[in-house]
Amino acid sequence: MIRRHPLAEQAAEELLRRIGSGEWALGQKLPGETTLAAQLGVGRSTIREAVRELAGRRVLESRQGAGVFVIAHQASEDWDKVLRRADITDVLEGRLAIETEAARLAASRRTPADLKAFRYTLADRKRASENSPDDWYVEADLAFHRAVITAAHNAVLTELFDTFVPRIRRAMIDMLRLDEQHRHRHDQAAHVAIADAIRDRDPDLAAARSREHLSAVRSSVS
Amino acid sequence: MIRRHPLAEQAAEELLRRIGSGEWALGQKLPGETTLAAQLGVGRSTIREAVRELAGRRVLESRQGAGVFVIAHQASEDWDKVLRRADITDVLEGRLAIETEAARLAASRRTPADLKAFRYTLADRKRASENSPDDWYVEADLAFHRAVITAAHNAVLTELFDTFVPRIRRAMIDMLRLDEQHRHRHDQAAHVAIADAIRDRDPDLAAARSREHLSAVRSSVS
DNA sequence: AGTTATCAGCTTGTCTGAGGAGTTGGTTTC
DNA sequence: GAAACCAACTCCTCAGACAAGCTGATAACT
Repeated sequence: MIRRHPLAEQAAEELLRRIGSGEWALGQKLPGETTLAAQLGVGRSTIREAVRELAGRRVLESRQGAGVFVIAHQASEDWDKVLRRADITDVLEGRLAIETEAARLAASRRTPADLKAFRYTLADRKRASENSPDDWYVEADLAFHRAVITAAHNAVLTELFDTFVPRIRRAMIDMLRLDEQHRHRHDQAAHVAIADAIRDRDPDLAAARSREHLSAVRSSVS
Repeated sequence: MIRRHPLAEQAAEELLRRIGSGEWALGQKLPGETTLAAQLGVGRSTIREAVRELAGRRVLESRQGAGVFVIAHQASEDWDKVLRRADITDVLEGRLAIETEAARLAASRRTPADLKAFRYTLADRKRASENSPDDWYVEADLAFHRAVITAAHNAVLTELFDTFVPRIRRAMIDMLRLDEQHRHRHDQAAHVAIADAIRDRDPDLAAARSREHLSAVRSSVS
């Protein structure tokens, strides 16, 4: 038997499988730690770590003295997994939807503090575009885009963007590796243009420029 | 001192706080178990359980022999919870972003099967708008909107819409209760117009009509 | 009888000590 | 200079002990 995962993770997977199969109903108590340990043939502390992992994923909940209870039948959302599996073009289209609308809203709602964030992140991005490593540049680029989202003052859009970021980051770094000329680093003007439109309170222009920029990004990877 | 949380959970919160504060950069290694245990004044197994919990939340990753590493700066939020807590206007703006872009994509990608789905769901919606209970009408309305999303042929957008649906459904039913005249039920024409624009392969018009319709919905609840 | 107190026996929570297994970086050797 | 080696470090797993908390049954009381 090959053990590519630690025992605790394997135990967590096994428990998740059993929970998903309906072996224990919602809200029901699992067997005690010692019982489970004997069933799976591992130590008690290993079971405890498995339970703790599933507790972190909001599937189980343990109450001292009472037991361990099922609070969800499957790991909720798993957006990380969805995004990992999804085509990068699908992800970028999702990003485009979010960010274009955010740019539009930002143009109506931006505060002086938001504009300050634009100035800072744009300056960072300019510096990073010149001679920094790829990952620095990517971080600086994402920081500006996040500033745009923040200026929309919409918690849902912000959270959506943050969910997308890890996947986008990886895709961007991969893309840079294949692009020795660093062509994309020269689109500083496009970013400034988006910031300007938001500053000038022009929703349609901000949305259009955002759409244009992100469409270009999408085209470059497909 | 009252300890309503187990030590392991408190330790996990403390670690999450420090990670969020940037004490350890992304990808960086945390101090060893024994060091952390001494720092927080708890036992080693407690630290291990805290780390395991954050591993379940995809914030940390431990590699045997190497150490524990930061893989995300913040816990990926439970989307159900985020949406429950969020203002309904924020949610509707998110929906607007997703659905407007989906309408645009659908106009280029719709298949004959998609158009068929439009016809069926629109007919259902018309019937339900006349004399059905509120929840039937809401389901019929959402079914049409989901058909639009489906026609965009983008897995991420579809998944996003499905994540939003429960929250939207509840908000719509609440809204209907307060609206005895059923004014909203008369906007069948707006829905037909969206479907027509997609059928006629007019992305901008489809997006504009979708935006207009959803803006009206947003305005009616705020 | 009905209510309250108490308690035994479960449960999870925490700590410690001991090895096992894997990684890493420096040293030695060729 | 490159490959083999190794020691020190890391996490992984187990076992045992005791603390802390819950639950249901029994006993005591009103």
